[in-house]
Order: sequence, then structure tokens, then C-alpha cells
Amino acid sequence: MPELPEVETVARRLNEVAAGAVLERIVINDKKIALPGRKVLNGAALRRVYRAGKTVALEFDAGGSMPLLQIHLRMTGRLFWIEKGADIVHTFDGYVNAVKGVGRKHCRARFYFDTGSLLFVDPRRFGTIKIAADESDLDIPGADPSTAAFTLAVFRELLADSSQNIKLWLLRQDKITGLGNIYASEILFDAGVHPERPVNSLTSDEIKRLHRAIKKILRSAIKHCGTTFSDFQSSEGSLGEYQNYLKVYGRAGCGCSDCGAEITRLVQGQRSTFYCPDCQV
DNA sequence: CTTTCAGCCTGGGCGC
DNA sequence: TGCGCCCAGGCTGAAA
Repeated sequence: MPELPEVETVARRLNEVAAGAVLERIVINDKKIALPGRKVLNGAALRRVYRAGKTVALEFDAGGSMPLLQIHLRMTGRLFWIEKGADIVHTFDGYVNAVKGVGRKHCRARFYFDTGSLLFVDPRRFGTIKIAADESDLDIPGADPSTAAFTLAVFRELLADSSQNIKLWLLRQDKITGLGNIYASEILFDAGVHPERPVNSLTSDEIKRLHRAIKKILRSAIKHCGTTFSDFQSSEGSLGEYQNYLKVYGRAGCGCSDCGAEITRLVQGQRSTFYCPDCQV
């Protein structure tokens, strides 16, 4: 579950339940996760958890230094927090409930703290975990579109005169870090821009609309705690609700909410793009 | 430089 | 019930 709004949601909620906990032990169940130098974290207190680009950053106080665990969820990575001594599992992306055996199957790493434990569960095993020596060592390739620093002028500068399709460009993490396949489609629909338009063909007004759409869609998705595609149900319902607001993603064959034309699926860079052939030109 | 495209992995859903 | 496809919120690295 991994675009900017989902990662933001996970990081905030993990911070709420885990900040201040002291790390006691790390157990890794997957050889793909080497995590060299992890000893520096033993006995360290978790200062805070925040989103950095598309990753979850766990900042520790290791007595003099502030190393971080940087977790990238990729396609299917999820984080669970199990409170010590309680039958409660916090899943952050979906619900909080009592669940027996959650994460037993694809748990790739477990971090035991004094007040609970953090599980990194990832069926497809694409996710990564690394240790950063300090905040400046975090691996964040591009600009964060949710910050005030991401202005229209900055956006224009990043776009430069690229000849790439705008859809593929929006997925470039070295330019903008955080957008993924769902929000790229939603942003293009909101801005009324066709996904195959070369960046250097965009008018000044279209760039302005795209910039506004990026801000608007992300703000709204974060407010709704991201998009949750999941079979998980609980009495409390799902925390991520933005799936109810998607206008094009995953809606091929459905009518456009604005004009009624059929939403079309297109493949770009081996990824699906959804758009309205009438509204997006 | 750019663009394409296999690969990394597992599982769910669908048609037969 | 099973098999063979296609699909999946990400990204890398090699080839063209």
C-alpha cells in the first residue's frame, strides 16, 4: 500500500502508538533484508516516525547519534504494531482490531520494543529496509509535492523541456517523490490533461492546472487516510477511504463522472493508466 | 542521452 | 478442483 498519502497515514499512526518505545531486539526472516550495522539500534529509543518521500522513517536516539530505519513498502509491504501484553494489532492502513496470527505468513522482519513489536509484512518481498546514519543520509531522490516548497515555479523547473509522456514523468521519483500509479491517473484527470501528452507540449495553463491538481488530490487523499484495497473488514470499518473518491483509477468501462464517456485503460511503461478520452485532451 | 522491457516475488481473480 | 492466464498501490538495471 504505497503512495504518498498511504505512507503518510502509516507513519503518522505508527508514530502515535510507538514513539518513545525502546528497541530491544531485531529478528529478520528474509535473507534479502541484510540490514548491516543494525547493532547501533539496540537499546535505542524511537524518537519519532515520519514519512520521507515514499518511505517510512523511524528515527532513533542512540546516545549521541540519531540513526534511522528507512522502510520502503514497495507494492505489498505493510507495517503492524502489536501491543505488548494486549491482543491488539494496529495495521494503520486498514483498521485496528484484535487479530490472531496476523502477519504470521509473510513477516519478513520483527522489531521487538519494550512496549510492543513492529512487524514488517510483505508477501511479494519487494520492500526494503535500510539504516541511515542520520536524517541527511535518507534516500529521498526528488521533491516532496506535499510541502510548501513545491511551488509552481519549482514544478516548472523540474518539468523543463522533457519529451517524456506526462504520465510516466509523474511517476519519476527523481523528479517528484511520492506519486504512484493511482494518483498519477487521478491528477491527470483532475487537470484535464491526456496521459500521453509529452511534457514539452504542455501549455503554461496546463502546467498550472497540473500543479494545482497534485496539491489538491494529495491533500484530499491524505485527509481520507489514503486508498485501501483490501478484503479486510472490521466492525470499525476501513481507515483508508480515498478509494471511494477515485474518479478514473481502476474504472475502465465505467462512465466518466463528469461527462459520461467511457473511462479507458491504457498501458504506459508496463503500467495501467486510466483516463477519460473526452475530458482529457 | 532516451526508451523499452525483463526481472524481482506472491497471490487473487477469472475463464475454461 | 485445477490450470493457465492476466493483473497488482514500485523500482532497477540491462539492452536497444
